[in-house]
Amino acid sequence: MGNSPHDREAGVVQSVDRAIAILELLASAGEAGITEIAEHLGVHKSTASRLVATLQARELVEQHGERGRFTLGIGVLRFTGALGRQSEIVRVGTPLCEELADKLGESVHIAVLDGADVINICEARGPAAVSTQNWIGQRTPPHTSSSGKVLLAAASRAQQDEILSKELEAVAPRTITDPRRLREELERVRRDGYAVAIEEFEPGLHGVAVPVHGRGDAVIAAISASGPAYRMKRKQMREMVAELQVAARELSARLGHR
Amino acid sequence: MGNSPHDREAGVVQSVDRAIAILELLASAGEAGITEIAEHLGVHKSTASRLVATLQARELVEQHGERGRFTLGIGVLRFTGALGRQSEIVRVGTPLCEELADKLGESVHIAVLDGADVINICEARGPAAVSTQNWIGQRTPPHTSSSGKVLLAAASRAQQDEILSKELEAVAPRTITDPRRLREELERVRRDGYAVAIEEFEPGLHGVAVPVHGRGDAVIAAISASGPAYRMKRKQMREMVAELQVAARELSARLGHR
DNA sequence: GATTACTGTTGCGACATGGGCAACTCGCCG
DNA sequence: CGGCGAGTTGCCCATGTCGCAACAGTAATC
Repeated sequence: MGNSPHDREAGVVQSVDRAIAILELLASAGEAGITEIAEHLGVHKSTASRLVATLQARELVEQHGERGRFTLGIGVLRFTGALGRQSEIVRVGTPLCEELADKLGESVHIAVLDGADVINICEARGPAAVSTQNWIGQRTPPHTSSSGKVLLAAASRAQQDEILSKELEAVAPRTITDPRRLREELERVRRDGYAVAIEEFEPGLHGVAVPVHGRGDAVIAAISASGPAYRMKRKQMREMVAELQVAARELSARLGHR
Repeated sequence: MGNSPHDREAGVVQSVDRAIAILELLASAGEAGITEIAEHLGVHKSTASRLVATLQARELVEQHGERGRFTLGIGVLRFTGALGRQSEIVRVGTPLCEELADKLGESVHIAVLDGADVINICEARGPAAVSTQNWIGQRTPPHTSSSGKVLLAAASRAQQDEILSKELEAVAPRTITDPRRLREELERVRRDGYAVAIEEFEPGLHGVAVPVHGRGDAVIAAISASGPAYRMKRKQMREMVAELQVAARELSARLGHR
């Protein structure tokens, strides 16, 4: 996704949109230089330099050395903790994800339902993680992931009907796109207390997820592990479910729900 | 601080600077409407509306209702966890700050030294907190606060010399501005293991801070409590020091240092 | 040590964009 | 039902943003 006029949404302020894209690039990549940022955005490097300088003036970006590369700056901390419940889950959940990612060797995420989408709000990549993509904040359709199935299974009937009444997009060859099959699958998730996604989001990628409970039966989040199919055999996935359930209970307790 | 041409730094991209100011306003105020944002920035409300729409398109801002007020959006989570050590301290420290703020009834902060400045990276306001200002990410001169004195006392001799060789700005009538007096004060802080600021940052405001240790003797942060002078008597401050020291040890342990 | 290549920065002027104005829609209130 | 104030949007033009060219600095190569 570039930043050419074709990609830009109508009615947005171009230079602001570009500046946010820079922040997202730095959040994903960790660090970058001006030339790299310019290429990513599809703009001249003097343009990138000025946008970065503006972010730097407000401490959202920080340069290492006199003419060095750039990382996110400490000013982004101003935006944390002002989000309400999600930031509470993030604060408590992120160390848990990291512990578990280390233990399982795979990536661990916590996700919530937001409207008709699933959003990852915590992410910890396992030591053997292949992808470097930053999924935090990104929306995915709930029928395509193990987390999504967990959250959908626990959603209200009205919310399920809303989501299942629309065409279920096939994001991978094995995505479940038949609403009847999906309802059966959600029934299975409710019964088993966990969900799996077998190459349904991406070929070669498996995932398992369990619910994180709030008060009573309410499900406030899902915690999941994912990894390549060749490592996630049935036995590994069963073990992961058990570990995820322990982590889910701990997260719930730390949030004051149990 | 407005956003008129007089306030704007040379060389920054105006519209990006304005967009960041909107994010900072929402982080501080919690929520705002377009008219309020426009007034804060000193621009027309159509301008504010378009800037907010651009932030909204990238989910950094979220509108409540069809024409309702705005808050920070979940997209700001993309920027967390990409900061390195500070974000680790934030994740672990923020719940600690909140527990302690509840317990002490005053505001609690965690700060680090960054160059010649002190930066607050965690903040929890007590139930009785008066100020609503968001201090996270803001820089203050280290000689003016209890946290600053703790961090300065633990800094290298070179760093102390650098900071004390410059004019010590009086930000309040009681700010210590004499370098010799400050050195004596830092000696006292090292000996006592805590610092106090008696209306040195702001008339009517007291603060106490203790060091958070990393490996060995290294001080990686300071944790502090602050509140109005009429509530922070000598006895209360002694009790606060004890509580802050417990919290500092816990934070240090959770960061894997002790 | 000189040369080359690449990085990031900055002055300048053109023009594409951002911004203000006016008018609009919508919800709330009397 | 009308007035008020919020947020939104079409339009046009003033200006802020951008690309170009040149620069400075650093590292690698010969």
